[in-house]
Order: sequence, then C-alpha cells, then structure tokens
Amino acid sequence: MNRFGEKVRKLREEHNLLLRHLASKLDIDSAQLSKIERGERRAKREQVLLIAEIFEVDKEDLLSLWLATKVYEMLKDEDSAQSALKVAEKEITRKKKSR
Amino acid sequence: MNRFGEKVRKLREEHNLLLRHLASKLDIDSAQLSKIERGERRAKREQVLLIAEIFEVDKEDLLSLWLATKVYEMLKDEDSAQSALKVAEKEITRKKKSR
DNA sequence: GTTATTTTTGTCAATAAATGTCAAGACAAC
DNA sequence: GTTGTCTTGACATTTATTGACAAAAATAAC
Repeated sequence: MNRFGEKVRKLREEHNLLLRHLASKLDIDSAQLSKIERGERRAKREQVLLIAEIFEVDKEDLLSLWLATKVYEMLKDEDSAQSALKVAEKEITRKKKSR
Repeated sequence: MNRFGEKVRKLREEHNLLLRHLASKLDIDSAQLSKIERGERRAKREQVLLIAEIFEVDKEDLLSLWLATKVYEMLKDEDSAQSALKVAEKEITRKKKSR
C-alpha cells in the first residue's frame, strides 16, 4: 500500500510536471521524489503541505493519506495490527471528546 | 495516553518488583525503565516480548498495547487522525484478506 | 527529622534511522 | 544510437532515539 505516493504521482502527471520540476519546487533531488512516489521513502510533513499547495488540493486530505501510509507501514507485519488500531482509535476519540 | 507503560508498571507492582529488578532482567538502566513506564521513552519490540515472558502474559496482547501507543503518538496532534486511521484500517483488512 | 531506598529528571554520548545526493543504468521515443 | 526521463544502489548527511550516568526529588523506615 502506498496511497500517498500514488496520489502524488497522479497529481504530478495530471499537471504534466516531470519529476525534476516537482522535485525542484520541493527542493529535493528527483531521485528522492521518485522514491517517495513509489513508497520507497517517506515525505516529510512539510513536503506534504507544500505538495497540497502546489496542486491546490485539500491539505487535510493529503495529510490523511500520508499518515495512513505511515500507520500502515508500522503495522503491516504485525499480527496484532487490528486490535492495536482499535485501541488507538478509541484513545483518539477519547482525546477529541475531552478537549 | 500510555496504555503500554501503565500496563508494565501494573504488572511490575503486582509482582512486587522494583524498577531495578525488572530493569536488570531487561538489561537496561532503571532510569530507562522508569521513562518507558511513564511513556517518555518507547520500549523496543524485543523488550515487549521479554516483559510478556517475564510476567507470563499474552504476547499479542502486550504487543497490541505497545503498537497502539505508538500509533497514538504518531496521530495525537493531527486533525486528520481519524480519517487516517480509517484508511489504514481498510488497507490492513484488505491485506489480510489477500493473503 | 535523618537516613536509606526508590524513582524521576536532565545531560551528553553513542547508535540507529531517515533523508538527501550523486552517478550509473534501464527504458522509451525519436 | 541519441536524447530525455525515471529508477536503482551506494554512500553522505542529518535528525531522532536510546543508553549511561549523575544528581535531584520523592517515598518509606527508623
């Protein structure tokens, strides 16, 4: 799973940008961006926000994909992944309510 | 939230062990263990398994708390936390089914 | 309230992980 | 077979995490 990288590549291609074009806007090497799009490396939070600005898409939506990919990476090989997610979800909900 | 650390502390106290007793079994400093129990530092996966063995509790259960705490830490300040969790959950389920 | 013990806190070095760059290679289009 | 784009792998750099230690703070024993 690499929902984030796939989304970035889609956006980039829709806008007819080459790796080096977008990479330059993000101030990174195009090799790095290639890896990010293929899920071999992770983008930094700051880069996610930049990408959302560049393509004028909703920041929360893109952050959500980025975070989901990170969570997935953390849990993908764990037998307890689903029960862990349940616990985390409950705690996040609790926190939201208490604020 | 620090469900994992709290669980470890509870187990340790139920077994009347001092920090240094358990720390020694884990081959770490007691200051380190203190921080782990209070959620200031994270345990390593290997240490989680050791703790489960020492107190004879289910490894998956303890891993689940440990993972949940990590996920929570990753998402706690994010507005998109809940939607990210939903996406991650869907992908994990998909993966499980496809195996 | 002094002493002894345990736990917590802060600091710094060591280690590990993540990110970045470069150069070479693969692949298409022409 | 040349040109342009993307991918790959090796290595460098940066950032984050962990471990060790000392000292402060809290707790308990007397």
